[in-house]
Amino acid sequence: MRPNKRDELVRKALDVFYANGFHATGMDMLVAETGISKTSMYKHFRTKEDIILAVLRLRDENFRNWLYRRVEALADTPKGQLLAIYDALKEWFSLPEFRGCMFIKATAEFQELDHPIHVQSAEHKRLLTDHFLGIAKAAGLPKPESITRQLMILKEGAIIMAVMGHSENPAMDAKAAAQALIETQNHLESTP
Amino acid sequence: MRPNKRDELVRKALDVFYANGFHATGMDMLVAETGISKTSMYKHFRTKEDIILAVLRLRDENFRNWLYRRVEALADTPKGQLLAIYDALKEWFSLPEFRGCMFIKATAEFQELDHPIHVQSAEHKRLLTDHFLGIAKAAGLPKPESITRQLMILKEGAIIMAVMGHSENPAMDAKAAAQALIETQNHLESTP
DNA sequence: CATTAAGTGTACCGATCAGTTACTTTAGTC
DNA sequence: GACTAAAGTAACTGATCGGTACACTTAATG
Repeated sequence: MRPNKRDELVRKALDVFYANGFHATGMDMLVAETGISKTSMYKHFRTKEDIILAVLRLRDENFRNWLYRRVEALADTPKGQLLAIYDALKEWFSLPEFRGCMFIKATAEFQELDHPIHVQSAEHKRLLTDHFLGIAKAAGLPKPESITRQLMILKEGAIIMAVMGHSENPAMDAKAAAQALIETQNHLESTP
Repeated sequence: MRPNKRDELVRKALDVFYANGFHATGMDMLVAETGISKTSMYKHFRTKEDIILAVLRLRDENFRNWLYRRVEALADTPKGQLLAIYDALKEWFSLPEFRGCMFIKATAEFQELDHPIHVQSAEHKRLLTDHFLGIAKAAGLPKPESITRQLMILKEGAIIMAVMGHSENPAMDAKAAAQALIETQNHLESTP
């Protein structure tokens, strides 16, 4: 019994911070939007920053799990999975609640390189890169590190263009680019 | 005589907002950092938001002028200029004061799609896209719109990875990708 | 020298910020 | 039903928020 209020807070605070931004969301708004009392929040967390860090941990877990599983479901060869990243992105972009990447926004609001929020956001990108590097190696691509860095650049760029751009379908633009890059690389050396 | 305090404020406020963020920069900090009195600020601008909009207008002008001229200086063929975008980016990333794209950060802090700050930031990206679309057409590329969207995605992605990523040189990763994309496109149809 | 416009300094406004305090209510366990 | 731990209520702190009021200074112009 007694469902954990801490987890409930983190789950609900995620939506509020995602939709409103970090500085723009005050503790009183958090109380109003989550229905959890301020006393309770400060019994579980020392500061607002600690809440944000917990929110980002949850977001990292949620987002990576979702993306990894979606990519697995959409394709069954390593090469196909690398391209499926962008199909998954397209699905994400079309959600009505889509508001861009929470970690990009976190680094935008907490800019100091050694700030815990900045560090943790950068870690999210590192974990993503590591995961897809493994798939790129499994695909037998000649320069897996290089192509993975390019695929990540395409991913981040597509997110930005989805938020700011006027282009219809940045995910598919990125996918076309990814396909060309993978095939170019494959063409340079012999394919197994 | 009487050098315009308004312009001086916008010029100095740009650095403060760029380094500190928008919400995190209060009017009192702006007074302290610019040396311009609050009375004077509010004689030239109605609200803080108006100051931010003026700052973004200046940034748009400065950045696009700088990038366009740098690209022209680095290459003299249209195709070379498209690749020179990323050489210019590399120079930007290596500046000690580099803190990412001010417009990406502005949209991160002001998320509502119809917010003036959001609108103006998106406009910056549109102007950039239009400019490079012209160069892509001059290069005689078969699908200039498509390749330009991809080049913009690479540009934005490289900026994000420069801020958050652990990669050594995202600008050159993006350049290599751009080169492959341009050559692939050229290869698909006959080159003039 | 008087006028005028631009800019300064400083104290202040009500609202909100993150965070705290003291007290009450709720709910599960013995 | 008594005990206990968790959660809620609501008022409050000092600091800071964006923005204003008012008296004062500066400097270019007639």
